Amino acid sequence: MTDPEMRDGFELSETRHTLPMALLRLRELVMAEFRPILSGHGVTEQQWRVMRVLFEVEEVTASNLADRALILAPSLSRILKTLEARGFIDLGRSPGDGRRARIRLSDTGRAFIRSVSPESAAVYAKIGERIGADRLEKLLTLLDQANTALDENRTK
Amino acid sequence: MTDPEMRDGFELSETRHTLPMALLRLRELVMAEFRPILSGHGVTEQQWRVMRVLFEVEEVTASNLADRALILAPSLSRILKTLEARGFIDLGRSPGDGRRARIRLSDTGRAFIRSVSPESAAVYAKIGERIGADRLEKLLTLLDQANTALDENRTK
DNA sequence: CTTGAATAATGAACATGTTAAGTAAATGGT
DNA sequence: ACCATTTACTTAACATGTTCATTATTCAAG
Repeated sequence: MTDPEMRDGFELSETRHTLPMALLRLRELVMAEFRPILSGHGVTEQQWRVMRVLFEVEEVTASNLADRALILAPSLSRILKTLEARGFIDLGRSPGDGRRARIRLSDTGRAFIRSVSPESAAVYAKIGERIGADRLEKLLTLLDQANTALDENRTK
Repeated sequence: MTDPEMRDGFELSETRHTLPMALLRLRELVMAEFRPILSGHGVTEQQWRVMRVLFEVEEVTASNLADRALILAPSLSRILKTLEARGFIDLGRSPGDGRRARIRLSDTGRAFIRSVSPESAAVYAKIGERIGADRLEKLLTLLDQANTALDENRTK
């Protein structure tokens, strides 16, 4: 720093040691391992996330899918269009409520997920080895606890 | 799931319980607390990150700044242009090497960081309370260890 | 000293993040 | 039944993420 700053209890932590940066850095390192696989199969990280959720839940609305895949509604709208154009998903309307979208993975999409899964799972296992199974488990537990802690008071 | 899947050791974990999703979810929850402050002052999350790094290091090249702020070079180019247009930074060229950019925070930019810091630090403290000081410290340690573990073999 | 390879930064093109506005369908009170 | 409100989704506009190509320097032989 240029000048010595006043210590008044409101200084910023060093950028590299903050929680947002640590989370972002680790996520980038993890995704750097997955991205080549996904791009090699012609899908983006977000498109893969959407299809993986659909692989698990069979049928959802757009807002539900957005929540599960951690994608904002406007982004999801665009992604669904491209996935439909590629034949990976089927889009319709909820019979009971004309506002809600009815989104399902097509057979083609399901087959696609199955064909990429082995590579993806192998990379995930390799990452687990590098971090250490023990540490990874502890890390996931702490992340889950922190998620819950911040999610509880989310509406305040 | 619709049909029972074959168990061959290469199944995917449930999406919500994977490391990338847990990291992304927590980061979104954390940034949801910071974003209102930053947008209230007319800067994006990334612009804030860039200026915070510059606040700490005084002068850097573009690639060094990109590393520290976890922003890709093309994005940084655009961000630097807008920050310069607002008078927050000064751009020049390295005297010794005409390829390298010389980037510094202007007095205006420095004053801006100082003016927003208290709010930012207060939010960070509140987040720390919600998560718990103990858990937060453990979490940061584990994140750092995982970062190191994955960064070591990065070139493989 | 010249030229080919490497480096630092930028430009281009497309996908996504982010906020605000818009549209269509459902809901609730009257 | 009517109408304002809410809900679910979509568009729009701009910033950033991501990959690839391009430009300007510098470096490294030869």
